[in-house]
Amino acid sequence: MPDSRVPTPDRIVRIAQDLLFFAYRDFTDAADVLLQALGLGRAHHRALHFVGRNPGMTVSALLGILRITKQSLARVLGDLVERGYVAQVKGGADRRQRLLTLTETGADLERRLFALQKNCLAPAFAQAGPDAFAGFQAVMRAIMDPAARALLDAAPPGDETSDVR
Amino acid sequence: MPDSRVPTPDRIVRIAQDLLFFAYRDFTDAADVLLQALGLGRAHHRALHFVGRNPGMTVSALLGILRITKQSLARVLGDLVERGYVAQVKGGADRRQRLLTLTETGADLERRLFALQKNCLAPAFAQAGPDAFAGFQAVMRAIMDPAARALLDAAPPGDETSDVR
DNA sequence: CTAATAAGTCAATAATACTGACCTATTAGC
DNA sequence: GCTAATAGGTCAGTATTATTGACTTATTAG
Repeated sequence: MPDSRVPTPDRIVRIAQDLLFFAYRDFTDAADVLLQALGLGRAHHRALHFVGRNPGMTVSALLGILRITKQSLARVLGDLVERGYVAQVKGGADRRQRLLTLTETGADLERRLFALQKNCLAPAFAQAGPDAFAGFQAVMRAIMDPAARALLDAAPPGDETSDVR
Repeated sequence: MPDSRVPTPDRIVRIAQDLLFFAYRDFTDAADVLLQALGLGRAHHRALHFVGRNPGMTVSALLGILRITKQSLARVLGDLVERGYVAQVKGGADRRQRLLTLTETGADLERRLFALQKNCLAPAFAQAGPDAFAGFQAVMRAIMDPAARALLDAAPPGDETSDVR
């Protein structure tokens, strides 16, 4: 149980550094078994996740989220398209765009990866309780870049991989 | 402002995936300017951070925290020792061990990196409030591996870089 | 018609990580 | 004391993820 006295600001930041490292480490680890079995990496998972979350998104939008270069994404996205996980269709309004969506296979894989991370996250939220989750959400949102925050608010609230089917 | 209705478990996990990605991305980004100016990477920062947090720790302990191989750490730690940021001294009880500590220069660099991440984190905690921080801490602790949680509880609570001087 | 944009591509390189094998020094068990 | 285990270091080779910079094509916008 954490110390209930209010720590100094520096202490709080130190604690947060540790928390962010360990929680992120174990959160990402959760999906690694399946990824490795398929010969995919975390970069593939990230792309798959965000395409699933934002169906029909542009390549530029994905680049902006992942904050990697076009070259880095090219390999990852190429793999995913080649293996039939992601489909690209020409934009209707702007035909220069290649709108990204998950195929059936891709959505299926994403669901399986999701299930692994859910195993890691859901028990944590159940244990911590709804108030703690609200605090978690408030802090995480405040840490991130305002643009990312806006992006989350704008994103469609549907849960594509669990509602569909 | 987030939706106040209680979402489904899957929705919560989806939200958490996004929050973890963006918050971790922007948290780590904060120190990159200085790291890049010094020709160091995030791996160096992680090592520096944990040695600073656990002075006198063994190489094995650091390997266990970072969850990388001896080879991967060798390069990073070699760089840090070579540049005079980290010192290794033979263990008193067990002379096979090389106990790791930050040098003056290393502690100084760590303080500067800390300041950058503090710029990112402290305003977030101030804005979200102490209750939100408690929730954040509870959730992050519940996400991580029990061993990591135990490690945080065992760690000395002192803030070496801000109390010293 | 021209400039900007969306996306893809080529070539070269860097950072971080991995495997597997092997070596030395030291400690611990018998 | 002998042997096995441990802490740490090292060598060689490779994989993943990322970078920069230049260039091409198709399409849109002014």
